[in-house]
Amino acid sequence: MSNTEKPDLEHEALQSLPNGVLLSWGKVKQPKRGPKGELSIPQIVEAAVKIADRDGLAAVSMNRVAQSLGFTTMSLYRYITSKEDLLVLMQDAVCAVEPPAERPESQWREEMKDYVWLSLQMIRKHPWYVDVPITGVPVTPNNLLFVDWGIRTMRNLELNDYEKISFVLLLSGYARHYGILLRDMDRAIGNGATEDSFSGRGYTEALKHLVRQEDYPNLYPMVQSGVYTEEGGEPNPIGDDLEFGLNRILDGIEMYVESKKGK
Amino acid sequence: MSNTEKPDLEHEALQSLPNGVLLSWGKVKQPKRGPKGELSIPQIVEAAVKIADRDGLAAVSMNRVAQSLGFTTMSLYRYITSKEDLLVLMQDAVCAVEPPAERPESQWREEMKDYVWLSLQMIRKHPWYVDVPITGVPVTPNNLLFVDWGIRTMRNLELNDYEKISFVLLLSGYARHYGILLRDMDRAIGNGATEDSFSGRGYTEALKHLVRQEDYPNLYPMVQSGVYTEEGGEPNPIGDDLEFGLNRILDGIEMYVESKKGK
DNA sequence: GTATACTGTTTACGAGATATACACTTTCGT
DNA sequence: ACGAAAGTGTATATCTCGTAAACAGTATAC
Repeated sequence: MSNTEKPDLEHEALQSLPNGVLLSWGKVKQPKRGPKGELSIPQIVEAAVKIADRDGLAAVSMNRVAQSLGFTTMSLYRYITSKEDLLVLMQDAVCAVEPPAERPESQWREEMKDYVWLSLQMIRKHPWYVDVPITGVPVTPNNLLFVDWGIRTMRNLELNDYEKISFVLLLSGYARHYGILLRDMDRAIGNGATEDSFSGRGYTEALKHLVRQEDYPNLYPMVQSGVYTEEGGEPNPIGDDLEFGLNRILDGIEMYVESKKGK
Repeated sequence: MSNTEKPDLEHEALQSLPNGVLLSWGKVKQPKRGPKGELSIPQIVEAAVKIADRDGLAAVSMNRVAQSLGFTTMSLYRYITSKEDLLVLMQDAVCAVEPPAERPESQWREEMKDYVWLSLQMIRKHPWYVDVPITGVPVTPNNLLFVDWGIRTMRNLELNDYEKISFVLLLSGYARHYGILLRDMDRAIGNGATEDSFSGRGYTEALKHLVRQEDYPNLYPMVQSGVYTEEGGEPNPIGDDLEFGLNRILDGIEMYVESKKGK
């Protein structure tokens, strides 16, 4: 009898997804015959994440991952079809973050801040996260949990679906953007401590020579005063910028919500 | 006579910059002896940009760039010290955008929109731009022109330098973020036209199977209605999101500016 | 007019992703 | 129970890339 013809609409629809995404959903048939695998996808992903956390995304080679597990490079290909898959899985793995409890209705701003903060915290733990090229809208399970949580912050606001998605995009994009900045800062501190900090605080001195008033009339004073390169050494300049910009965005959202309420 | 001992403070400060940055400023001594080079940095960069525009950043290999110019791979290393340099130069090259004329004092919002739009336009012309990893604060000449222009939009606002930099960061980060989204969209369209568009509009169908109400209570309705994957096919959904989010940010900035005026 | 500082080229190496072929192992259908 | 099928980890090999090193030729400075 031909049991090949079961409709299996789900299976068909799933074919449209890239392999790595399918793996992340665990929607891959388990092999029945043959020896049981000694490795497993979670193991591989965990090893890869550990390497990336320690030595950056560039250090994640199939060879290195395999060696850290005590296997050969090619053994990994029994579990994933390409390195791209691995990156997708790594990304989804570190998105497994427990969203905090809901807050009372009036505190949606605080919830949104939680959202951005927790996103940032995740990126700081896994700085390579922002190095993985974005290939599209989130579609892996833990990634979507993040999205779900973002939408949750607006559960009590009178906004339509499009508006909510726009705002989630706005907030997560903001978090990502600052994640990149924070990563760069951390990286610079890591390097700076080891290397020459004597040659002027980063490029400050050099820029003072290069940025001429006639070419950069608006930027010039900031470079000269050291504001541009943050010579001042405030307690936490980037963190302050972050908070500041976020408050502006939240103000903007609040204004919009209020204006809709009127109608 | 030893003319090696000229102070040359400028030269010393410049040493702190990465080589690619130095090249972008043209601050590299011209060779006097030996044959004149048949190539030139602008030529190389132009060729590399052309390749990246057509086939993406991954297609930019030293080999391919050299071949497209009719030279051998290694000849490029007579002009730049590494591929990293090339990326820096490419990035700076495409930032050579003429800022539009200033607008009257009251129209700072419009100027900020111009800023974001022009940034986006540049990214659309050179989608690989956002694939180049950010290594730090902008320090190359054309990149700094962008910053200068960003600060210019606030020339008539009562803000201090830190606030202005924060806002430039906010706006350019927003542009970059949407640049990534637009690139992804364009890419998807490019692929979709060639490949299977029959398998359901992207992942919509697949997601409807995977996103269960119990796991994603907030996201679920949006996936089912197709809002999440933008099935509706509005005239320009991403462009609308962009405009919408930008207006929220500008609202937030305006609120802040107004609140400061009061004092 | 020769030493010097260049030029573009050739060759070589090492890393990295992955295709292929192999020998071994488990399970299913009979 | 037994052979075929499916699956496992491994060894080897290929291809692409960035770039170091050595080389032969050429233009300029003294």
